[in-house]
Amino acid sequence: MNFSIEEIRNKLSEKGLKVTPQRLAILDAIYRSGDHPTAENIIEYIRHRNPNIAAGTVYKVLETLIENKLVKKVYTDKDVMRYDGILENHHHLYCTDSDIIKDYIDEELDDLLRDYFKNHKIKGFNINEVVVQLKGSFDKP
Amino acid sequence: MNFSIEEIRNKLSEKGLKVTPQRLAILDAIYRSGDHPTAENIIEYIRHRNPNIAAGTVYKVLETLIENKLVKKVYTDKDVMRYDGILENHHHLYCTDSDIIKDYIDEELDDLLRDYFKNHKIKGFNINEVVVQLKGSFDKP
DNA sequence: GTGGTTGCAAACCCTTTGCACGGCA
DNA sequence: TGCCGTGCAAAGGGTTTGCAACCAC
Repeated sequence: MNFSIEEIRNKLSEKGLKVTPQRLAILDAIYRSGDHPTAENIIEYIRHRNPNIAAGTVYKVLETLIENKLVKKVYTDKDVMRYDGILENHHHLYCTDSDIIKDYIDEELDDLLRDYFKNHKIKGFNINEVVVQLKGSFDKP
Repeated sequence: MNFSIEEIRNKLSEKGLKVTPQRLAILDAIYRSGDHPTAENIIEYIRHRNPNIAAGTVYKVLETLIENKLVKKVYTDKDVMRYDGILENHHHLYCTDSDIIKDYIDEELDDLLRDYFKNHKIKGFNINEVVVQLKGSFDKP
């Protein structure tokens, strides 16, 4: 997932958000990160080019991006938040041996689940989104 | 889910854990809670009968219970941890309007997913557990 | 008896907040 | 220019830790 700075700029202004160097840098960092970065990962990554960014700013920007649906939080069982720049429906592989969380995109699975829940309504609950967490381990190298 | 104190006592000693009033009370609180309690919920519940329990103790006991697979952490996008006493494979309904997380047990879905992933191996990843997060909203009363 | 548990309080760390300054539109 | 966004530092709150006292086995 690699967007040019120009594309990122457009994403921000489409949402009516002011385009600032901090927001560009944070979105860029999330997009470039193969994994699902924590706030700390993002801060560290950005500081190489932008040493003066404040941690508070990063959290505020992330909140703004989430509110504007440019970024999602990833559900984990750890106590630090992780962020994800992929917006289309996708799933996650959680490695129980490490802290790696990989994206898993599988449209066939999405179709299967859509069909399944079309025929198996849950009484009193309206489904918006179905996310599968696959927990296991990556092969050792 | 209602276990007698005697059953809870057995669960602990089967794992080689010392049976203490605190551990009994905490497991009992989790089992009795219909929802998925936070540490704070548990502390509050227990204090009615056991006013002297320390917060630190509750966290330590929870960690021990998780290590011994008597309790699970629930993945959320919030910054407080929640705990779950159901051990068999099950899924969760996340309400986007409230903080309610309900259990969703569906063996037919489990079978469907088991078949699906039997035929769709993920290269380099060994699946141990498949958990579905259903995000949406409960009907208003 | 004795090693694992608990209570307590302080430390920790991630995250949030308040406010004055700064910079995008 | 006006107002949103940022930097800074302090506060906040859930969780962890260290250690002495305790108690289940």
